[in-house]
Amino acid sequence: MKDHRNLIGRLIRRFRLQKGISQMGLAELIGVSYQQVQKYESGKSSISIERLLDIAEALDIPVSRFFPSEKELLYEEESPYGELTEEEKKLLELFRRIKDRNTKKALFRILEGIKD
Amino acid sequence: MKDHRNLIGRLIRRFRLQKGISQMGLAELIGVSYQQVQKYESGKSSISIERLLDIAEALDIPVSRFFPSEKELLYEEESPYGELTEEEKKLLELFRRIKDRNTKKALFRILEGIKD
DNA sequence: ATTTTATACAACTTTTAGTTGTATATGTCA
DNA sequence: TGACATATACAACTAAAAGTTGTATAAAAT
Repeated sequence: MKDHRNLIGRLIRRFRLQKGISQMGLAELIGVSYQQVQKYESGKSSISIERLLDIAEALDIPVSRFFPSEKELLYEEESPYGELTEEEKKLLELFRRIKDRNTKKALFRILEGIKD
Repeated sequence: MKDHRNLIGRLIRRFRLQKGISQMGLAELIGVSYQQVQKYESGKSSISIERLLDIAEALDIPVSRFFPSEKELLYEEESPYGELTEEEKKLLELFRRIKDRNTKKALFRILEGIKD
């Protein structure tokens, strides 16, 4: 019973973060306070069908992703980064070729320096 | 906004009737008053995720059927009897072979006479 | 340093889910 | 026939929870 709340909440949070949207951002998109979004994510407040549809639309994902089947559930739960785009896969592939620790560190220093 | 409520409500009613369950029956299965089930069906009360999962379980259908895609929606909306079992298809097939009106009427009188 | 951004949580208010009570229609069975 | 059961509908009330506002903290940005 409460499990569902927590699962849905965790998924909302995950999908939101994947899209790079803040609680405030999502809150504005669906028309509630960001504190209310916190309650959705933490499972302290239950979510109506309408709200879930609002959220799915705001995050641009099909509602069905909030109701993963057994098999899909495992995937949703265990792959915190979700599906990777081709670009991201390439990034990982290239990054994993780097053997030298210092080279990796240097890369991160560069990445951390980027502001846009 | 309210449209969703009404759609979900109509689907609950349809699925319930397809299973031959009364409002009271469903109410008991999900642990609310039958009057509350009425509100769900009429769209006067919104439904939480948990409740919808309860209902889906009680009616023994996957939740996904409450969120039909565009194409499926048309089907759900326009086929009030839902999918037919093989037995029911056969029944229809045999019934449609009957040409004589009086024979049909006689059949219905028989059916109406059955009490179990 | 201080201002902005993101998140967290407690306390309060308002909305509404859910209940109870009553009414109507249909079918059952003495 | 009429009493009895079943199925649905709707209004009025209560209890519960959705949703708000206010305050606190940490980490980035300027």
